[in-house]
Amino acid sequence: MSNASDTIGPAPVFAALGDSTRLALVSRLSDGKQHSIMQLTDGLDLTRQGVTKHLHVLKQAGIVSHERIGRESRFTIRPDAITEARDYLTRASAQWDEAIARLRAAVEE
Amino acid sequence: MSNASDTIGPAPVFAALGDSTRLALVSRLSDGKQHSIMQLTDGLDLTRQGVTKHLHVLKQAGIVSHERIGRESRFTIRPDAITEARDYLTRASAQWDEAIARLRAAVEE
DNA sequence: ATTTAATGCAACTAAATGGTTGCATTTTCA
DNA sequence: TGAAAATGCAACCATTTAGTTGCATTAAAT
Repeated sequence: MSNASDTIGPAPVFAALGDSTRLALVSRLSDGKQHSIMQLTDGLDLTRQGVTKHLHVLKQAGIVSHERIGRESRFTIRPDAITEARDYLTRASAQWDEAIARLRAAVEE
Repeated sequence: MSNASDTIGPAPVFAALGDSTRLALVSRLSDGKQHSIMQLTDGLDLTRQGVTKHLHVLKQAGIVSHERIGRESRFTIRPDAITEARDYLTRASAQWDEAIARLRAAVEE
C-alpha cells in the first residue's frame, strides 16, 4: 500500500548537500583527487573533528568514499550519487514544464 | 577576502529538498496548479499544522509561493529556485567529469 | 445569525544537528 | 626507541527541526 509520504529516493543526498560547509567540501573534492582530512580542514573555520563529522554525512549519503592510506584517510568524490540527484531535478523540471505548457494551452484555446 | 567556508548559493534549496515529506509535497505541486493546505495534507501521515510548517520551509527556500484566496491559502510551485539548484549540480558534474578526464589522460600518456 | 471549513499562531516536546574538547590509537620519521 | 602527525572515538552542549495540541481568526454556507 504505497503512500505519498513514502521516502522518495534522493532526499538524503539533498539533505547532505543542504549545508554550505558540506558544499564547500564537495567543491574542494570536485577536482577528482583524493584529499586528507587535514587538507580539507585547512581554510575552513571549524575544527578537524567538525570536518570529520561533515565528511561522515557525505559518506552516508554516498557522495564521497574514503580509504585509509598509512596514517591518513583520503576522501574522494563519488559522482553517481549527485548525478542521481541532478537527474531527479531534471525530471522534475521537465514534469512541471509540461504541466505549465498544458495549463497555458488550455487557457488560450 | 573570500573564504572557502562562505555560504554557497543553493544550500538552502538543497536543505529544503532534503526531506521526503517535502519532496512529496513538491511532487504533488509539480502539476503546476494551485493546491490548498487541506488538499496537500490529504494522504500524508501528519497533521495539517505539520504540513503548514513544511510549506513554510519550502516558501523560505523560494520553492513555492502562496496566495490567500477566500478562506484557503493556495500554494504553487516556483520552478526558478529548483532550476538554479539543478544548474548547480549540472555545473558540478561537468567540473569533475573534466577533472577526472584530465587525471585519466595524465595517467595514460 | 449560526455553524462549519480552512487557516493562522503559539507553546511545548523529542530528537537530530553542528559544533566543541579531551584522550586514545596508529603510523611515520629521526 | 621515542616524538610528532593524522586520525578515531566519546562525551558534552546549544540550537534547530519535526512533530504535536490547543485556541483564535476569517470566510462561507445554511
